[in-house]
Parts: sequence; structure tokens; C-alpha cells
Amino acid sequence: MPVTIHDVAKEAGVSTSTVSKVLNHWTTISSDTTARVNAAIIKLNYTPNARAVSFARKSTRNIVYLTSLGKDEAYRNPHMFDIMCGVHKELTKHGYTLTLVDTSDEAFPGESVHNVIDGKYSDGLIIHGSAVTKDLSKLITEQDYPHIIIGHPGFESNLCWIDPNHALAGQFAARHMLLCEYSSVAFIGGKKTDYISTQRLKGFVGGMYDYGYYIPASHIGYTDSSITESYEAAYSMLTDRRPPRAIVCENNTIALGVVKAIENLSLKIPDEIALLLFDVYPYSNIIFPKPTVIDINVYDMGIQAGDIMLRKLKNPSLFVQSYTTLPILIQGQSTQPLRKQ
Amino acid sequence: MPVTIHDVAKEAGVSTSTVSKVLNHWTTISSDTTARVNAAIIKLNYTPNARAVSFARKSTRNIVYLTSLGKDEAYRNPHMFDIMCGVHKELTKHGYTLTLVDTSDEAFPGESVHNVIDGKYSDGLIIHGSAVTKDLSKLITEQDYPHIIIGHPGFESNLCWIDPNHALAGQFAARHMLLCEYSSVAFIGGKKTDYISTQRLKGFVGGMYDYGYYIPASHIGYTDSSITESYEAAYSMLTDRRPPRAIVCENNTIALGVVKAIENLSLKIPDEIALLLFDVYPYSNIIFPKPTVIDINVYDMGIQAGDIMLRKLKNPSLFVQSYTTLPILIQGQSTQPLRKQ
DNA sequence: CTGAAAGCGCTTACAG
DNA sequence: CTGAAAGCGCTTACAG
Repeated sequence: MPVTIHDVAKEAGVSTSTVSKVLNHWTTISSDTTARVNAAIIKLNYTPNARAVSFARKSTRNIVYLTSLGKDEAYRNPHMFDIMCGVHKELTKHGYTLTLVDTSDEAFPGESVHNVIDGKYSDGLIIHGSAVTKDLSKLITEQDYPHIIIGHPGFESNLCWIDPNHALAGQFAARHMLLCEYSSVAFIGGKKTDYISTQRLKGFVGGMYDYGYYIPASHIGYTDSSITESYEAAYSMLTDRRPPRAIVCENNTIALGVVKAIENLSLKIPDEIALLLFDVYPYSNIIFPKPTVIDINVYDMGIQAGDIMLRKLKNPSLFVQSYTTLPILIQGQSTQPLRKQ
Repeated sequence: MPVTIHDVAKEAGVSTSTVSKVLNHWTTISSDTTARVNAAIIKLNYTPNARAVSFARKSTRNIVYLTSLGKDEAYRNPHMFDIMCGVHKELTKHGYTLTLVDTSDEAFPGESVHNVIDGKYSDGLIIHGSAVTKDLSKLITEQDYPHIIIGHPGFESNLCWIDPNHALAGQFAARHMLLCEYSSVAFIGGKKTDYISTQRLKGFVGGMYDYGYYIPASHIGYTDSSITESYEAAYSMLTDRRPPRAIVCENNTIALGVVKAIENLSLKIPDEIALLLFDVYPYSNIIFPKPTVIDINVYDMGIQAGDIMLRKLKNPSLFVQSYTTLPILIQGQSTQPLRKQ
């Protein structure tokens, strides 16, 4: 038979209320009693029944992480799981648990959310941006349910969200290029309709402009993010009569195409052409020489999401909509070493 | 105020016991009463309080997934998360939830497991093989706690586990090569101490042998799984006086090195040299021509783990130790097309 | 076929 | 500083 609070109370010669108070660190208990109760707890190896606690307390100390969990999602979108790990880390630190809910295979995703909320499975909801629909938004807002969205939803709303600052990452790229004294820099990105690519480009162009450099249209490439198109974009820029001195690649696949073009033209990195990438993942580690990369610490973004969730639980009126996660620069050998730090 | 079972009972004009019985599909309730209760449930939009249910029932309908959830784990080991998604899928289907527990940052991982078990957080434990220690094994075995290990632990035990059959995958590779009528086939693998690589090699060599083909030592390469060493291994085999007609690459990184050697020697795939890889992830999709791959459906392995867990909960004496997940062959253009299917 | 009542293991006003 | 008692929202023998 599992040991209960009654067993502990009997062992310590006190009431169950007193044991409960010791367990919850009430300050009104004498140190003598506290000691006796703790001794009994250790002697009996007592662990409170989490179900009973959560039931009596009317709070679960559990948060639900809502996202798409289909087959191959882990390969397609590992960042999402890295964020999840960050969230988990922060919640665990404060005694909360994390439960997963999938949105990938139901007709109406609101159904499971409705269950989570009305079934009181959790105290709050952390939702990956890709899983947010307008229906969901309405449901959460109406119920005024504690939540935080990771990655801002594609529409205006009163939801709370955080998001990495991709434009700022673009500015970082510009700044680094100028520190390396490259003024003629090209940018090869994804489609014009791609949100992240557009933000990075915007930040980059703006950043260069702030220092007095203007990027001509011929030095901006839009691709479908395939190796083939990126190769072609880079090849044509590099064989132009005024080739760029450096290329910023908006993602890893683009970088592969660009590197291939550079190899085929037998150019030396970084002496003849410099390279800067966004994201470490998934190919930066198979590019030689080791590339200089601007990365986003999404694990840290998960930690922030967890932290905000916890703060919201204490203060339900807390409202957050912000670009919160800063990019970091990882210096490699694909750009000139800086004169001094 | 949330609506409770009492509200439903009052609305339907019955007792709470009766409502509970309808909720739990007891067969003793008249269809007339059932209809009235269901109508009340819909009218009031009632959802049972999961906490109360789990508490009263003394079963949580929750399973804990125990694994390492540190930073970058999602990039290092996405398979683990794919498995997790499979587990989640199967559990959800049967009304169970999945909660995550991290093993990556504690001095004694048994601590959190002890909590999970004694705190009655869940009905069972699914543990990723990499997280299993002897202490943990002892704890679980002593408590006779429902569990299933994914990937067999590195030591003998009475734990229940399932694991993909890597040796069988090796046999598949041999069989496919012979169907393509390649008899001179090389194998480039990881270190001799690598478990998966060794199993795949063993299955491959054995499979070839079963059909009467013997792989000479010169056609077996051991590497540190780096592009450089794989390149060198392939280069030396291909420039040998009796080069292989096909190469089996034990993982994706090795394949990159091998492809590079093939390119540098200007050999044509598959006409001059054929290629077969293990694993789709992470680089098979950047290799041209699209390679023929032997993959393991680890998502499906997660589903199986979930299924076994559920069966164990019904029948605690169920004991499983088996190589359960079958490899699949994905035909690409790096081997001859087969004569007929 | 239905309901009254005990109980799941805690927490928390409230009284002392 | 401590304890008796009510209550969290269900389930489940048990009686009828």
C-alpha cells in the first residue's frame, strides 16, 4: 500500500493538516513540529500523490504544449522540438509538468483545445505558431485562458506571443559584413512571399543602408530555396562584371547551392568571396571552410516562453506581444577574421 | 462557474451516479435515461474534470516519456522525437495523455523517476534507451512498474524493450544489391565499436553469404563517420585494381564522403558505380541522383511502443523483449531499376 | 435499471 | 502554533 499523508501524520503524532502545512512550507509551524514531520516523511519515504494534490488545490501545475506531432515532423521542423525542450526546462525548474497535445490529425483542432481547457487538464497552454488558427484564437480569447504563442500568428489578434527578431538578425548580418570591411555584399534569399526571408532581407538592406551602403537589385536574389536555383543565382552574380565581395545566404539549403557555384568557379573562401549564413541547422556543419553563421537560440526562446507562462499564472493580466529572441553570431572561417574583438 | 456532474444530474433529473454510468458507457442504463443524460450534457456543454476523474479512478490515463531533453537534442537526435510523436499518436487514440520528463540535467536520474512513480503522475513509463541506467533499471524492476524501453539497454536485464532490427536491415541491403545483379559490393561503415554499424555490416555480409557471395576484407571500410575518412575509404576502393561495382554506405555522412569520391573520379551513378544508403535523414535528400535508401520507420516503432504499453496496462504480466521494427526500402536512382517488381 | 453513500488523498478556511 | 471538518468532482461497491 502506498504511504499517504495519514501515515505520516500518525508517525509524527500530528494531524494531517499539520503535515500538509509542513509540505507546503507554511510559516506558522514550529520548527520542532516541522522537524518531526520531516523525519516521518523521510522514514516512510513518503511522496505526495500528485493527482490528489492537484485535485484538492484546483491547479494542475501542468502546462499543455500544443503543436503538430505528425510523422516526420521531427525532421521537418526540429526547431519546434528544441523550443519544446526549452519550455520543458523552465517549467520543470518550477515544479510544473509538460503534456503534449497534437493538432495534426483532427478535423477541428479546437476540439482538443476545448477538452484541455474544460477538462482542466492544465493551467495554461503554450502553442506553436504554426498550430494557431482563427477558431483557436477565438476560443482562447473568449475563455481568457492563460496562453503563449511561439512565433506570431499570421493575423492580428489579442493573443500573447513571442517571436525571434528576424529583421534584427538581418541587421546583425550587415553589421558583421561591414566590420569585415566588405561593402559589396549580395543577399540570396527564399521567395518574396516567405516571411522569415523577407524580414531578414529587410533588416540586412536596412542595416547596410544605415552605414551608407546601398544594395543594388542585382545583388539581391530570390529563389525557391532549392540548391539548383541558389546555385544559378550565385553563379550569375559571381560571373557578372561587378561581382559581390561577399554573399549572405538566407538559409542552409541556399548556402549549399552558393558553395557549389563558388567551387565550380574555383574561388577561394574567404579570400576571393566571403560567405555568411543564417542558421546552424541542418547543413552548416558540412560546409567547408566552417562558415560564419547567424543563429537564433530557439531553446532560449522556449525558456522565455515558459517563464512568461509562469508569470502569467501569477499575474493573469500580463500581456506580451514581442520580438524577444536575439540572434547570435558564430564566427567561422568563411569571412575575414576581425582586426580585433 | 464550470459545470459539474451535479448540474448535469439536476438537468436530466437523475442522480450523479447515473450520469457517471452514462459517461462510462455502463450497459445497465436504459436507453431512455441515456438519451436524457446525453441531452443534458450537450445542453450544458459539459466536460468531465479530468483531474477529478483520474483521482477517483486511481488511474491517470497518462504516460510519462522519459528521455534527454537538453538544448540541441532535437538536432542531434531527431529520431527520438519522431518516436515520441508515434507514441503520442497511439496513446491519444486511446484517451491517454503523454507527459515529458527530462533526464539530461540531474545528478541522479532515478530521482525524477522515483517522483513519477511514487507521486502517481502516470500509469506507465516509456523510456528512450539512451536514458536507461542500471540504477533506473533496478528501480523500475523492483517496483514492478509498467514500462517499455525504446532501443535495448546496453546490458542484460528483465526490462521490457523493443528495438529496430539493424541486422535485418543489413540483410535487406544485400538482397537488394543481388536483385540489381551487383555481386561485387563494398560496405563503408562507422567504427568497429559502433553498435548499429556493426549490426548492419553483420546482416549485410551474412545476407550476401547466404546467396553465395563472399565480401573480401578490402571491400569493408571502417571510418569515424566523417566525410573526410569516408571519402578516403571510397577513393582507395574505387582506384583499386578490382574496384567494387556498388557501395553500401552505413549512414548519411559517410554517403556524402563517398559521393564526393565518386564525383572526383568522374564516375557515373548508377551506371559505373551504384550506391545504397542507410537512413533518409539528414542528408539523403541533397544527394544526386536520388539515392536508394533503406530506412527504419521509427515513428511506427513509437506507435508499437504505445500499443505495447496499453496492452501491459491491461495485462501486467505481458513481457516483451524484441526486435520489432522492420526496415523499408526506398528505391531511388542510385541503383539499377529492377527488371520487374 | 437507479440512487444514496462512502471514498479517492489531499488543501484550506475556520476555530481554538 | 495546531487540529477538526468540509470540500475538491468524480467512481463504484452496495442496496433496492
